[in-house]
Amino acid sequence: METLRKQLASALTASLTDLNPVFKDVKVEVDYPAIGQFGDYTSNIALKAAKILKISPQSVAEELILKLKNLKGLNGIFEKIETAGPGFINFYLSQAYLSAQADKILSLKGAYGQLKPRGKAKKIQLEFISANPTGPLTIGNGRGGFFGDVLGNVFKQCGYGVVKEYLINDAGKQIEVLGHSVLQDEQALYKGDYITELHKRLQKFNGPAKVGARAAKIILVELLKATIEQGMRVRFDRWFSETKELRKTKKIEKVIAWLKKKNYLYQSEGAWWFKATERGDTRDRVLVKGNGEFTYLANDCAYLVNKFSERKFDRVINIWGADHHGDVPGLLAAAEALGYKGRQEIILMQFVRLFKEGKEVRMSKRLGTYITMDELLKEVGHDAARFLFLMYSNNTHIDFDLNAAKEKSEKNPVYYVQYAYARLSGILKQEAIAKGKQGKIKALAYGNGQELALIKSLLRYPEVLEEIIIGYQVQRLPQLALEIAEKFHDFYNHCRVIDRDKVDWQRVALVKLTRKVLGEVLAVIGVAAPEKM
RNA sequence: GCCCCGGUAGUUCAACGGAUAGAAUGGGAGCCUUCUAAGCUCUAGAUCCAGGUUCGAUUCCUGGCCGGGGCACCA
Repeated sequence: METLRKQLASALTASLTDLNPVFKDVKVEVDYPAIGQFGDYTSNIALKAAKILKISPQSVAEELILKLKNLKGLNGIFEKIETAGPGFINFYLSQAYLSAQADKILSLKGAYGQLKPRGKAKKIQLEFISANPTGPLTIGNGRGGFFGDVLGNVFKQCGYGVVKEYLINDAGKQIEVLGHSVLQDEQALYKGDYITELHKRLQKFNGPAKVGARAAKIILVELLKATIEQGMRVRFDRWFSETKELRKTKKIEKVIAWLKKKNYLYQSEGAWWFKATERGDTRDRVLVKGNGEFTYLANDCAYLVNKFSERKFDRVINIWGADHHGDVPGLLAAAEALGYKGRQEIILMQFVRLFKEGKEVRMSKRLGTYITMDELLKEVGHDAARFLFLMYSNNTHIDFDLNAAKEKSEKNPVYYVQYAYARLSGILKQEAIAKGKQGKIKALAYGNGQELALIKSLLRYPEVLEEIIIGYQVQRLPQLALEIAEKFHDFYNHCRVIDRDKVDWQRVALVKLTRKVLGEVLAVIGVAAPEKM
């Protein structure tokens, strides 16, 4: 199904090209006007075209409107299309169209929020969190976790083959360091209660490597997986072990050999360097250290081959903390050298700064100062925590105060949305509706302002999905949920569904419709849709 | 020094180059004999500074100032 917004953009492109072929490749944007009086959709294309044609925007707009009105595909959708201001074209949806859409969505068997995948890149691997198994999940990890989970949901919803994946860095030096920490010897680095606990359980074993490996397994299962699956309610499709999948299979050696053969590497001071500067990086990167150990990037090279060549993903999206931003050019250069140019994307999540009683707490696993995801979930609950994090854009720096979050958790906007859902459910449980007989409604016909505004907010849902698929702006989803809830609460306060035992069945239909769509939105966001509160 | 983010109501965040910059929370004033007042209505309150591009800039560019992060044969 194609969204109306997209249809409009194509219609405008067609009309514009018809007017003058110069505009064949011009990208037409259709926006939502900030103010209701300017309609439901708006386009500034006449303003842009006027500049090139050197005639007034208004006259371009008027010609375009004439052409649009002759298009059969748009017949009946708009009550009016007019030009306003400096040359905007404003579109006003007709009541008949809105009512017809309501009917259509209500009779859909499956989900309303579905789209056809764009382009050919349908198989996507989405890697996120991937916190090292050296300690509990922190709030910083949690942010990317919710983000990745919802982004994955959106892709799945829209027909992409998505694999949500967690890379377990269970090989490498950090595991040895973990071993030292658990043994509490002089090379210990990590601190925290879990280290003390592991010390008790693992002191009978010898050697930091062995202790580290065992500790990592325990941490993965008891701290990370538990928090992620039960606490955060994130389901990964695959937990990818570096040790098992890359180390033991010698895939790193293989990719290094291949890169050497291609002359993409050189040796200097005993180390093997990847010529990353040839591919836009600011410096070359070490893949094999002087002592023969592999660097992180070497793993990633093998992992890239696994993802693209062995598992045949069209596209790979990594969600990283912003502290890794310096590694982005290296990975992209590697992807390019291996032949996967343009198919690897990286989304950076900016940092969460922590405050406790107004004072900043620097997060560090090494210092043992951090707030774990478990603590947060315990304090504010899953739904509030998830919704809170999802409302921020990925490149916003969050100043997070646990005390404030705790205080505000009761005022969390998620409850506003859930309350709307509970109210919707409550109405449908009313005896007059549950046991009443629905009168025949030939065709839905809404005319009331609150009813129409509510329907309009519901119609935004697929368009929001479309936006997220293009720009990964996941925060649009909680925003939409709030908008739908707001329009519904407004409807609730102004429109009686049951008035003195008389049921307005048309409004019952609208309540059912809203409940369906809001339920879907909440499901994609990953928070509960409560029947009552 | 170089690179990446950010600077918007008291506070925490939105805003896809557009028309009158939105919410939430906090402040002030109201609304329950009718489907859940976890709601609704009204009210006060903001784009860091200086240039530039544009018909139009919170948004793009340049330069400041402030904050966060990164510049390893660490992960």
